[in-house]
Amino acid sequence: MEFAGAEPARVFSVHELKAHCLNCSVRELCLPVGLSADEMKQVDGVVTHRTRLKKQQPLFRAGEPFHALYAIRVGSLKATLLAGDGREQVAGFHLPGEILGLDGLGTSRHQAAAIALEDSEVCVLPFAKVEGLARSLPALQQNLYQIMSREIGRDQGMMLLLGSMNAEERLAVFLLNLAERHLRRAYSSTEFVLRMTREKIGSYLGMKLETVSRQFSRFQEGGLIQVQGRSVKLLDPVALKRLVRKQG
Amino acid sequence: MEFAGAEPARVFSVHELKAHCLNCSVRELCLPVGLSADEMKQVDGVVTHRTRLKKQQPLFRAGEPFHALYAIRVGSLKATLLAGDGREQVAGFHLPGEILGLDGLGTSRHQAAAIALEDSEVCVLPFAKVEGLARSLPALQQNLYQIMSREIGRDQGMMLLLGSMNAEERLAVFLLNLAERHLRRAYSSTEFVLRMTREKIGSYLGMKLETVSRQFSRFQEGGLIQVQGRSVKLLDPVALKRLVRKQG
DNA sequence: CGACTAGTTGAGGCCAGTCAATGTTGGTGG
DNA sequence: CCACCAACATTGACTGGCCTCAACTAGTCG
Repeated sequence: MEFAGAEPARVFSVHELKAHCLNCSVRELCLPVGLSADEMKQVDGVVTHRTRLKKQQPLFRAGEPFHALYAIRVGSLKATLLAGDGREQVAGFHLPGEILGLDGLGTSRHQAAAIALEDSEVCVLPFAKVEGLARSLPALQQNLYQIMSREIGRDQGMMLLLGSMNAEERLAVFLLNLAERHLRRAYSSTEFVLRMTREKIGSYLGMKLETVSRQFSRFQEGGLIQVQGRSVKLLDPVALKRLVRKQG
Repeated sequence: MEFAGAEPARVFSVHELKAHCLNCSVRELCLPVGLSADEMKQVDGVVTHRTRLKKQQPLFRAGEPFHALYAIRVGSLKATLLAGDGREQVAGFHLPGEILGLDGLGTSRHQAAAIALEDSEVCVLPFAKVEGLARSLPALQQNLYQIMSREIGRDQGMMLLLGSMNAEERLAVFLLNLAERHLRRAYSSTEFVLRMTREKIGSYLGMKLETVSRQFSRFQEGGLIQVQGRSVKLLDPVALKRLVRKQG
């Protein structure tokens, strides 16, 4: 356990944070499809509170009862699965505007844990409320379906990566994927700081940390990227894409 | 393309098949949670028609527009993803009572293709109708969420397998998973016939067909299973489970 | 400053991939 | 019904990519 002695996350009321969906900077990411201002206001009412997490602090743990979805406002989190023998594998890294907790719905317990990679802020959406509102707001309903379906698509993409790509391709996909997601958040898509260690990247991509490190070095030698610890600059994204296309 | 010259699947009206959800043998699998007889009748109305597929025939292909979910009544299908270079990877094998097509919802196009492994029969549930009915039937709504969430859980389990297990463990998981699913269908859980080739198993598990074959042989030598082509008998499921637990 | 965590790089081994030969099965047409 | 063919499966020998183990460096925090 990385954060065994964690105190419970401090909770802020909505008013305290003065943050609402209407003026949230990531609103079109977490609920992308057409909601009117009035509908947005109703969705706002579903957000009972927000939570601040310190680096390494868990939002929820595997096995805990599911009762809410979580939208990331600020920061980033990793989702980790527990393997049979107790070791953990990273199932995903999540950026602002992304929704966490979907995996718990089916079994009513979270399968994965969610842990903050840096100090973060998360909106809590009690699922009972979301469900209720969705029944009267078809647009929200569709958003929900889409979010879940996209998660399925994303996971299947990972299965493809883990099942048929070599180390070089995996890291290229990882970097390009991060770049794309940064782009949609109006961050720089060519220059960014990794929020996770080589080990976590490896865990996510199904390889060892040494292999990740070597691959970074190789990309740098080839002039594809520039790495300095966790700072990455993509020098030739097109070439990276070619690496992936060649052999899928 | 495995079935390039496929004619379109022949379509039967509901009356023609005399099959209804109420007396369907797999009903409690595809819609597990409490629906009353009356509600079931309404769900029945959503099933506009059923489709028969010959072995190798596609139910839908990757890239096709999404407009329906599919419930398998009889037979089995595989879901396949197309990699960058055109090769395909199996994303899943599906048995009677399981729902297909969820991946298409998010992008409104199917990401995976679904192809019959044997002659099969499938219920077609136009999503617009499902969606409409779900709005007035909370139980159906919850079923939908659960089905999608379970698919996410399943995919994450695959990520774990592909990311951190060796060949031996992968095949053991595969066999145990099949056994469990057969059990819930009141089939024999210790003796069954594989509906797919070694190559497809390998594609699904992220290994080559030779490795699958060798692993089968090794399990047999060890007295864990008995294999004869596609007929498999689990002689020592407990030992198989131990193989998986040891190293996750 | 020392202890610790994170990252890089090298040497060597092993598991699964590759290539190849051979055996088996199942479907088709005579 | 059988012969034939193609697809599927098994097994062996060899190879190679990633893992393992290990040494070393850099940065961080008390």
